[in-house]
Amino acid sequence: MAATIADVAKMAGVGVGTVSRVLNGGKSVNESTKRAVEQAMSKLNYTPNSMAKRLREQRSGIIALMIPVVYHPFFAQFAEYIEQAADRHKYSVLLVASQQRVQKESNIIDKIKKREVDGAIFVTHFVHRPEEFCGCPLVSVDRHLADGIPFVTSDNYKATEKSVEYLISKGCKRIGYIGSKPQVESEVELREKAYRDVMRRHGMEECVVNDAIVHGEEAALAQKYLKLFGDTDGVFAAGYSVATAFCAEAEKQGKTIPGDVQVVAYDGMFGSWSDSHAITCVEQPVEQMAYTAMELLIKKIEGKEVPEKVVHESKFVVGTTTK
Amino acid sequence: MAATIADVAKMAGVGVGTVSRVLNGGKSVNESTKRAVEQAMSKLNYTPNSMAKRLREQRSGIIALMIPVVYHPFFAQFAEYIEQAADRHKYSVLLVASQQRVQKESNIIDKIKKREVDGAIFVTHFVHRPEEFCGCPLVSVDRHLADGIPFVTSDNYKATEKSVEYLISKGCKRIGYIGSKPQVESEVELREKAYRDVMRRHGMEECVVNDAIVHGEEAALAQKYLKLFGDTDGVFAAGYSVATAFCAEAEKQGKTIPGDVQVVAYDGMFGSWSDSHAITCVEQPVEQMAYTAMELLIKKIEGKEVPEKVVHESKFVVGTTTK
DNA sequence: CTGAAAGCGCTTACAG
DNA sequence: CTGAAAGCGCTTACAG
Repeated sequence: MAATIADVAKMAGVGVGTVSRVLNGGKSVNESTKRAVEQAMSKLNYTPNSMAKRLREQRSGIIALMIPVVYHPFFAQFAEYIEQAADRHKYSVLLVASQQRVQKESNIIDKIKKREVDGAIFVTHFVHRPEEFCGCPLVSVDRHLADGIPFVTSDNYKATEKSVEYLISKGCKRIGYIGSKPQVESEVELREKAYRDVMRRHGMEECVVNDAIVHGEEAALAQKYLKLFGDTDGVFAAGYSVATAFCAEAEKQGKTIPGDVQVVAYDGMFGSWSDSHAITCVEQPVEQMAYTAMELLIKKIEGKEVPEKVVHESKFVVGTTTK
Repeated sequence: MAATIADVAKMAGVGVGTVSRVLNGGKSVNESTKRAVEQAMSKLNYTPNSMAKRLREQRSGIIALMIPVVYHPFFAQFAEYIEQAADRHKYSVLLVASQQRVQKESNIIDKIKKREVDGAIFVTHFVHRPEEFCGCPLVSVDRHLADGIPFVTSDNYKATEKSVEYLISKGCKRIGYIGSKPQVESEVELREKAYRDVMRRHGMEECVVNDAIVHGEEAALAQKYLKLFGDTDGVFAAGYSVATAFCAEAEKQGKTIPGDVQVVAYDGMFGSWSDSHAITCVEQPVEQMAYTAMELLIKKIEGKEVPEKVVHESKFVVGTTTK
C-alpha cells in the first residue's frame, strides 16, 4: 500500500508531527531534520492523503458548479472560466449538469451538507424553497435565489435598452421581442421590461412573444413569432438559442437579414464556437461574471460579508444582422 | 456546529456503531432501535460527513475529467455524457480544463495519488512519460497513453475512408485533406492514412495540409490550404474547428459550397449547437464513447481486467455541403 | 525545534 | 441485535 505519514516518520526517525510540519512549509523545523524527512518521503514515494487532511481541516477544497447543461455556449464558457478561477484559488470544481431535473439541483445542497463540497455556484431555472438552502455557501447567476445568497448578473436592462434603440437608429419602424421567459423570478425579465419601455417611449407597438419553453422548442417559438409579427422589420432576440432559431426560421420563410428584418440578440453566437454570420449582439461579460461568482463564493465560505448583487457591464457588438 | 454521529448516538441512547448501521441500510438492526435512531437524526438535522466516510472507506467517490477546453462542442458534449454516466454510477466528476498546459495535466495524476479522486478520464494532446501514470486508474480517449491504460475511440479509419469515397461518388475529381495534426501518437492519425490510401487506390493526387497547430490558428491553416490546393473540388476536413474555418475561408474567397467545392467533415457541427448549414459529416458516437470510458474507468478502479481499446462506430450524416 | 497525544467523523471486525 | 474499541491518515495545540 501507499506510504503514510507514519512510515515516513519511522524511516526518518522523527515524530509524525515533524513530518507534518515539513509537509506544510517546513517552518520551525531544523534544516537537517527537514532533509532527513524529505529523503524518507522521496525514498518511500510518499504522497500525503487528501482525504485525511481534509477531514482534519474540515474543508474539502472543492466547489460545485451547477449548470442546466454543459452543451451550450454560455454554460460551457462559464464553466471554463469558473474552472480557471477555482484553480487560481486552489479549489477544484465538481461539475453537475442538472439536465433540467430539479432533483439533481437539490442533490448539490446535500453535497454541501455532507461536506463533500465547500459551496456551490448555482445557475438554475427552478424554484426552490428558501429553507432548503439553509445557510449553505451559495452564489447564483442572474437570479435572486434567497436572502443571503448573492448573485452576479449582467446589465440586462441597459443592454437591452441600448439594443432596441440601436434598431430604431438603423431605421426599424416596427420592432418585436422574442424570448424564452424564465420560469422563475430572474434578472432576465428585465430584458422584456426594457424593450417595452423603449417601445412606449417611442409610441411604438409592443410585439412580444415571450413564452416559457424548454430547450428544443425554440423553432416553434420562432414560427409563432413570425406568424404573429411577420411584418416586423426589427427583432430583439433575448438569448442565444432563440436568436439562432429565429434567424434560421426567418430565412427559411424567405426573409433576408438584415434586408427584410434586422436582428439584435442577447448573447450572440459566442465567437468562434459557430460558423454563423456574426449576429449583432449583446455580449455578456462571461469571464468577469465567473470570476466574481467565484470570489463571492469564497468569501461566503470564509464567512465574510458579501454584496447581495453584482452587475457587470456587457458589450455591444455590431455584426452583420443589422444595417 | 453540525451534529455528528456521536450526538445522534447519545440522543438515541445507543452506540455509534448502531447509528452507522442504520445509516448504511439498517440491516441487522432492531426495528425499534432503528426508529429511535432515525428520530434522533431528524431531530438533530443530522447529515453524515462524507470526508470521514471516505477516509475510512479509502475511496473518494469522485473521478476527474480532463479535457483541453470546455468551450468546444466535442468536449462539452463529452463532458455532459461523462457527468451523466458518473451520476448513474454514483460518482461525482471533477472538471479540469488543461487549457493546453501540460502542467495541469500532470496535476491530475497528483490528485489521484493524493486520493482526491479515484481515477481520471484523460482527453489530452500532450506527451507524458509513461512512468508518470504508474498504476493510476486512467482511461484515455483517441489515444494509447501507456501500457495498461485503456482507451476508447471511434472508427477513424473506416469513417474517413467512407467519407472520401463518398466525395468521389459525388463526382469530385481532385480531393484534398485538411487537418490539425495531433502532436502525439493518436488514432486521429488514421484519418490522414485512410485518405491517402483511398487516393492511392484511385490513382488520385494526395493534397494534404495537416499541420500541428493550436486552437485559434485554423483560419491560417485554411488559407494555406486554399493557396496550395485552391483547385480541389472536394475536401475532407479532419475535425470540427478546421471544417468551420475552411468553409468560412472558402466562402470568403468567393467559392460556393457545394457548387465549387464539396466538403465532408469529421465531427460536423454537433446538431443544434450552431446555426450553420448542415455539413456533411462523420458524427462521432460521443455518448457511447463517454459511457464506455466511464465503465472502463470504474473497472480499472475496482481492479478488474479491461480491454486495451474499444472502438465505437460513427455515423455518416449527409448535409448540404455535398451534392 | 520536536515528540506524544488527542481528535477530525466515520466504519468495521470483535465480543457479547 | 448491539456496544466498546481500533483505526483510516492527517494536523494541531501542549509540553518539553
